[in-house]
Amino acid sequence: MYNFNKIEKKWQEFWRKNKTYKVFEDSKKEKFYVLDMFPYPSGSGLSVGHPLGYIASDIYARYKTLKGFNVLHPMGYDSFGLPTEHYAIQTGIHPAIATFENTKRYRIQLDKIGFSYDWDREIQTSDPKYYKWTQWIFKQLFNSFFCKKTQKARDISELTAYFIKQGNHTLDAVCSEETPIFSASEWQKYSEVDKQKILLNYRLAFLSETWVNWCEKLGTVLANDEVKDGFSERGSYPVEQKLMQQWSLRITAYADRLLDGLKVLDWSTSIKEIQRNWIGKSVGANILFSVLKYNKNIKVFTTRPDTIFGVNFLVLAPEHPLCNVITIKSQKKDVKQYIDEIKLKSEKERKSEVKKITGVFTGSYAEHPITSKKIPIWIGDYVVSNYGTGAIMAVPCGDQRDWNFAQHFNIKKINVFKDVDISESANENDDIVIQNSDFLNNLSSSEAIEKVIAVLKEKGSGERAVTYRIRDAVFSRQRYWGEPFPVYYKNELPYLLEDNEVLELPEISEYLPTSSGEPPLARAKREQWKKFQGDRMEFNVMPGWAGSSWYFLRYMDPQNDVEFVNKQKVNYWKQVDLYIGGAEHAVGHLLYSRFWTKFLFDKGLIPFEEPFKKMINQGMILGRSNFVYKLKESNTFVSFDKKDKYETIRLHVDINLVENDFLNIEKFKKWRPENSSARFILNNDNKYLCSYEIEKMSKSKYNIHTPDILVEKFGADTLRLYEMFLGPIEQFKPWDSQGISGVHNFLKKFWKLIHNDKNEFFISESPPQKNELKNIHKTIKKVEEDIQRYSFNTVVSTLMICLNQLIEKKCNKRDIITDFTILLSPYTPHIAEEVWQKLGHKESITKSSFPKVNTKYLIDKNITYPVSFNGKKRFTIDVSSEASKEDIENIIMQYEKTIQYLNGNSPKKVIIVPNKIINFVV
RNA sequence: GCCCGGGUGGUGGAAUUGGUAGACACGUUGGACUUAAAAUCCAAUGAACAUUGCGUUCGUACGGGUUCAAGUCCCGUCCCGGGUACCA
Repeated sequence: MYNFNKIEKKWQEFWRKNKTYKVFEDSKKEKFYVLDMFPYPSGSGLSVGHPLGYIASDIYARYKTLKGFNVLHPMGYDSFGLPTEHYAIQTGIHPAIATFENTKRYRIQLDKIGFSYDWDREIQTSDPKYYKWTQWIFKQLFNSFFCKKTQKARDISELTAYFIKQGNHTLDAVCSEETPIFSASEWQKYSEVDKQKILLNYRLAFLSETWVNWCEKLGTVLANDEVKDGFSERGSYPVEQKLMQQWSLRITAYADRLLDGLKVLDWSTSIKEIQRNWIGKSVGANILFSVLKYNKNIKVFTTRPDTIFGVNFLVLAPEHPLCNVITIKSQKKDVKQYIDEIKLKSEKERKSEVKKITGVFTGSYAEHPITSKKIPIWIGDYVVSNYGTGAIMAVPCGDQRDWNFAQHFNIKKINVFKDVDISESANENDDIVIQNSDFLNNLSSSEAIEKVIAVLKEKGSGERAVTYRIRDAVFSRQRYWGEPFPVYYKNELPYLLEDNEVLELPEISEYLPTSSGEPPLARAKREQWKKFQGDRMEFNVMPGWAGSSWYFLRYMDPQNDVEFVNKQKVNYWKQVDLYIGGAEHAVGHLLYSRFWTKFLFDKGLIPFEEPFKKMINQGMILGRSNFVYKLKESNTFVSFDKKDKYETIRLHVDINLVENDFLNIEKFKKWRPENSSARFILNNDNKYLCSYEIEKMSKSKYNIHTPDILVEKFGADTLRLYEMFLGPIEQFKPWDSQGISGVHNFLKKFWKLIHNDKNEFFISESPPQKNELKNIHKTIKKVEEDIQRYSFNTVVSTLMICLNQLIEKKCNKRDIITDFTILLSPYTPHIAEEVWQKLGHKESITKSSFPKVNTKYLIDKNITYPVSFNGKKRFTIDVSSEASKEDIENIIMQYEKTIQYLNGNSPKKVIIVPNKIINFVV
């Protein structure tokens, strides 16, 4: 009997005792880094969905090890975060304790599945030994600015040196908008406080008063990627805009590099597309329109400066500061009413009314920078304040929204496109020729853009401009369970703690915000901070993504107490070669860690600027919920196939009470007290049939499958094999326990093939036959190709086919079984180790090597396709010299129809010549 | 609206470059073994028609097209999933 429980226990102990999966830097071996997105250790443990990616990465890691690579394959926990803090608020249990308990449980669950992690490299982001270095990286960000010329982060000391010499007139660095311009002598005269304030405007980690996404219910601010449609991603609570002093990271400085870097990444097109959209780069021009009679300028951003002669009006966003300034007296009332109306509308309402056209005329006019014509200035809510300049030049002929606005308010539309009809709609195509445009006439769009920008620049009323959608990342959270900032305040200005030791989270009595609305850390008394300095400490903590933005580096050198990572080690391991995880982090973690990696690269701390070379996003495993039908106002349940005759209520039923969609009535009665008296209307087979539906797994739907139960029932190897067999790794798919017996049988069959009736290992020592070798080598090739293209599901089928053939031919020859066992081992490490030992090996199977394909046995794969059909009625097919008679017959069959068509008859003759070219003479 | 995926039996899915569609597995049905059940093994299983065996026709969301040959390529339509949005 295949006793998986015994086998798995034995080998898990063996691996632990022998530290089988421990890895060291080894310059003689080529490295390979396989990484999983580390989990957040929640209180509910792992479900079958979590290990899907871990199993795939483990298979790949084991495969690479067998191929002779030195494989880094670590695991850890992203252990700072909200749920643990909420749990602490509710129970008073310190988050560190809850985290400890949860990670312990995760570890037990993970160990049962038999992963090849080097657990000596485990990290936890909430461990002071770890977040010491998260704080250290924050300090590096604080001490850096972004030089536009070199497109690189540089040390802030270079900046002060520059200010002393020449002020900031000529400086080309990224800074906050409100930064004043000053000369060297002015800089010298500034007070220390003023100097610090100015420097803060340049730092990559900076403090500023900004509009942030405030979530009242969560009591904290959220980053843009944590907000969806005006609601928090976690918990779906309403989010509002609030002006607050917050730490931000200047990710916008890296926008271009983050965009460019995508080109070299082997990621899915969809994730790259999401990042591209998120960064949202638009190239165009900023153009100044002067407002007549008001001595003010309106700056607009446009991607189509070539349509400047088609401008019929300007539109300001209702929030635009000039709205009130330039409105003429007679329009003041209307404008005020309109702006007030817009203010009242929530973000959501404004979005849902997208198609409704609203606006109001200011009564003022601007001067066209080229034609000097009078252009009316409107206010409209289809222009948003937080993109571009918050004002647009409206070109009805070239933009549908402008067209609609013009149509609605009966504004004239100039057509600047040759041979285009704009009476029904605008033309948004840029593959056109310009007309009615003075010096731009007869130019193409791209030519006109160049020309008009040159003209505008000369006049001083416009220049080339690039706009991004991405905003700087808010880095403060008003929480407790996160990294404290290594920052204190003096005169309300932030300063870094000087030494490089960790600033630990102080103990506090309660994890709630204070009554005055300050973050929980404000509760910490002076003496509870181990390194209190200045007037007060920073009360905010860092967001969840701080620790996860660089964790892949720490695995290389997890114990290092003097550096965040040793240089030689990072030079050896370099980038993550294969990263597996969910696609939900597309604009969060995956963008931030790219940003941090680029920054650390700029500082010369690591030798690469993209963290994850290849990424695979595993699809979610959905649950298969079962339902029972309860009669209305009665405790009677009716079988699904009979329910149409009754009025029923559909209820979720725990999937553990159901087998093959049939309800176990005994278990059901015990499930809940009120069920004990339940009565049933059964179907014709005297069974109770449940209906089912595919949904997300959740506690409330009673459809969670835990790996633990399955491991107990079928073994870890079956679970691993089955999760892979389920379908392509990237696809969303429902979990269906019914199919698990198929892969379980496969393992049982394998066991039976090499054991006799008395469960003794029995294997034939006679050399394998040629067709047996053909079978195994075809399998080796296919398995290897499939693993290399991450097609983990087809590997399982291939192995099943191979085994079926081995059983059919009663082939259990030593060489064949050895190769087969190695092929199987990444998927089923436990049973493979067991068989490996029985084959007489002392070392772990991971120390062996992946079998080499002998192409001698692979004939039919070498067949190539037609090379010629010449006029002499001879149809030639090139066939490998190793093709068998059988193969050639197959080819002939394949082409017979073709030849029949060409000739009207079957081929007269088939000639097979010695070099195996088949000639059909027709 | 725009961008990116996808649509194949009762189910999950295979078909990697255009070359025998439905591999592999689940489920179902029938059979063997058994007092019986479980387990195991064998057979059938896209649909329709024909069944004495051979077989015939249709079939990869729908409608066209290219090709000797289309699930695969091209055009149009519908549906599903994901992203994104008055982004100027």
